[in-house]
Amino acid sequence: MSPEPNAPDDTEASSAPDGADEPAATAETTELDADETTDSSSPYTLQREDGSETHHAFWADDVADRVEDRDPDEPIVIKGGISPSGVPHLGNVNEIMRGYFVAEVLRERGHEVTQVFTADDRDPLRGLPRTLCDLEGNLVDLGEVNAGALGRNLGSPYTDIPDPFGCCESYGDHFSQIIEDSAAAVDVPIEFVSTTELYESGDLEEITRHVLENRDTAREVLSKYQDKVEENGEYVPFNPICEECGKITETVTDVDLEAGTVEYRCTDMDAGDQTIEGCGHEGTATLRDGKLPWRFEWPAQWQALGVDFEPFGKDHAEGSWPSGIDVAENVLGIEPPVPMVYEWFTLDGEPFSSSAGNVILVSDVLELIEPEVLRYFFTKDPSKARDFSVERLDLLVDEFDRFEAVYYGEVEASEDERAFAERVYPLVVDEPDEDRIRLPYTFAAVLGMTDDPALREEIARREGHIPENASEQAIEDALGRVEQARNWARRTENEFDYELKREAIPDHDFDATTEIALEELADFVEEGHGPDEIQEEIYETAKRHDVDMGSFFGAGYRLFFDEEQGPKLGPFLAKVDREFVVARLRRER
RNA sequence: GGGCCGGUAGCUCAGUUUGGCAGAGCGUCUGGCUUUUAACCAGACGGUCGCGUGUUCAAAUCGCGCCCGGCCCGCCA
Repeated sequence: MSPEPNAPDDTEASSAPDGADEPAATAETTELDADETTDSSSPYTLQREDGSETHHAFWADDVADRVEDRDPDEPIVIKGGISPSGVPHLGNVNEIMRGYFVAEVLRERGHEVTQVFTADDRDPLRGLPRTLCDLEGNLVDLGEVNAGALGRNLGSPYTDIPDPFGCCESYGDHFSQIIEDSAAAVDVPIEFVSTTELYESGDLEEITRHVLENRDTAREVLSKYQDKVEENGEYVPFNPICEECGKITETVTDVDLEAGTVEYRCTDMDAGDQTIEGCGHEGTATLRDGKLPWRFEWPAQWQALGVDFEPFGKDHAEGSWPSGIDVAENVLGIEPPVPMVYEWFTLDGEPFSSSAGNVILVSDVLELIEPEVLRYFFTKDPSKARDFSVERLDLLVDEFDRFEAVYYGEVEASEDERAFAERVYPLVVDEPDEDRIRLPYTFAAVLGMTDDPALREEIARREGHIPENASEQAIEDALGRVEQARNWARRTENEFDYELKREAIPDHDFDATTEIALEELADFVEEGHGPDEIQEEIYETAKRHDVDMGSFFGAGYRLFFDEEQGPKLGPFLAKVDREFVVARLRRER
C-alpha cells in the first residue's frame, strides 16, 4: 500500500530522467543525447519537440509522420479499444475517431490502412453498473433488468455473461454492438475484434505461451510498475477462467507448457472496494481458457494484430503505456506502436458517469447534430481537455458552419484558420458540396417551433436562408437540421423550446382592455395581411388601447405558446393558418 | 508527496514547435430593419494570455519557481 518499501524500485520505475519526459521504461541512461528525436517512449506525441519535422495544420498529419517514420508493413494497422463494460459514451468515441483521422491521412498519402477496434470483452465484470442501455441507446436502470443474474456473474468475462436485454449473445456482445453501431453512425469503416475471440481462436495462444515461457522476465518487468508483483515472487502472468464457476481467477499454481496448460485455484479477487469470492475449485486450464493480465494483454494485442498506431486516454499515459513499452520490447521483443494520448471530455462540465446519469451516446448526439458536426468535434487538438456542451451545442454547430464556410472561401479568416479548414474539411465531409445549405442552428430551432414542414421552408426562404434556385435535395438536407435543433430545444428546455399550442388553448387571464385589443387584432388578421403588417398592427393595437407593449406581446405568447416570450410574433402568426390564429386570438379554441 | 497534461475575452475556442502589434465565433451593448419582444444587418465594448521571475531589442510563445484543475504513481481496464 505504502510506496515506502519499494522506494528504490519505485524511483527507478516511475521517475523520468531530469527534464526529459521519459517515464519509466528500462533504466536507460540519464543523458539522452541532447533533447529530441530519441524520446520514442513519451506518449505525448503531439507535444514532442521534433525540429526535423514540418509543422502541420492538422495533428493527424504529425501522427502520420511518426507512423511513416517506422517504415511500417502494409497494411498499416491502427487500433483502438475499450472494455464493453457498460453504456458506451461519447468519450469512448475517441478510440474510433482519433484513429480514423490518422488512418484517412495515411490513406491519402497512398498507404493501405486497416483500422481495428478491440472489444476487450474477456475482461471480468468487476461491479454492477447502475445504468445500462438497450440497443437503441435508451438508458435503463439496473433495477429494470435482471440484476440478480448480473450479480451472480461478477468476476466472469463479459462474453460469458448473458445479455440482460436478451437481444445479444452476451453482455459483452450487447455493448460491443452499440459501439459498432456508433462507428457506423459516424461513417467510420473499422474492423471489430473480440478479444475473447482472439483467445478462443488461438490467435493469442503463441504469445501467451511466450509470456509464460518467459514469466521470470515478465515478472521482473512488471514488478517495476506494480507493487503487488514481487521481483522474485510467484506471480504468473495468466488468469484462467474457472471451469467450475466461470470466473477469472488469479492464482496459478503450476504451469505445464509441454501440455499447454496451467493449474489454478479459484481464489478471491479484489475489485475496487469489494471482493469477488472464488469458489475454491482447483483445476486445469488451457492457454485459451483464460486471459493475460491487461499489462500484458495490451502489448499482446499489438503483436497479434501488428499495431502501428494507437490512441489512448490520459489514464493510460503514466501507467499502462510505460509498462506496455517495456513488455513489448523486453518480453515480447516487438516494437510498440506510435502512441497518442488524448485528453478526456466532460459533458456539460461534468465527467462522464453512467452511474450519475451523466452520459450521452452517439445515437443521442446524432439526434441533435449532423454526423459531420460530430466528426468535426474530433478534429480538435486531442491534447486539450474539452467540454461537450449540450447546453451550448449551438456554439459547436456555428463553429462547424464557419469551418465549412472558410473552406469554401465564403468568409474572411486568418491564415491558420484557412489552412486548418482546407486540410481537414475534406476529411470531415464525405462529399463536399458547395451548394449545401446550412440554416443557422438557433434559427433552425426557431423554425422547430412549428411542426409544419411547408411553413418551416417558407420562413427559411423569406429570411433568405434558402436561395431561390436551391435544389429540392439541398432544401431537404437543410431542413433536417430543424428536427435536430427542435430536439435540442426540447432536451435542454432552453429559450427555443416553444411549441405552438394548437390542440388546446393555454390557461390565461387577461384584463378587459387586453381582451378588446385582442379582438381587434383578430379582426385585422381575419382581413388577411402580410407578416410585417401584422407585426405593425400589434404595436398599433396596443397603443390604441393603451395596453402595455410588453404585456400585449406577452398575451400573444401566452395564447400561442403558453410562454412569457417567443419568436417575433407578427411574421410567425402570418404564417400559421389564418382560421386558427383568428380563433385563438378570440380565445374560442 | 512524486511524475505527466492542461490553464488565452462573460462563454466556446484558434494562436504556443519556428519569440515579432492579442485573434475568431457566440454573448453583451449601441444603432439599423418605418415605431421596446430574442430570426436579419452594421458598429462598439470586452483580455494583468493562471501568478512571479529570468533570458531577449522583443515573451501568450523559451528557462526557472509557484498556484489551480485533471490523470497516473494501489487494483482493474
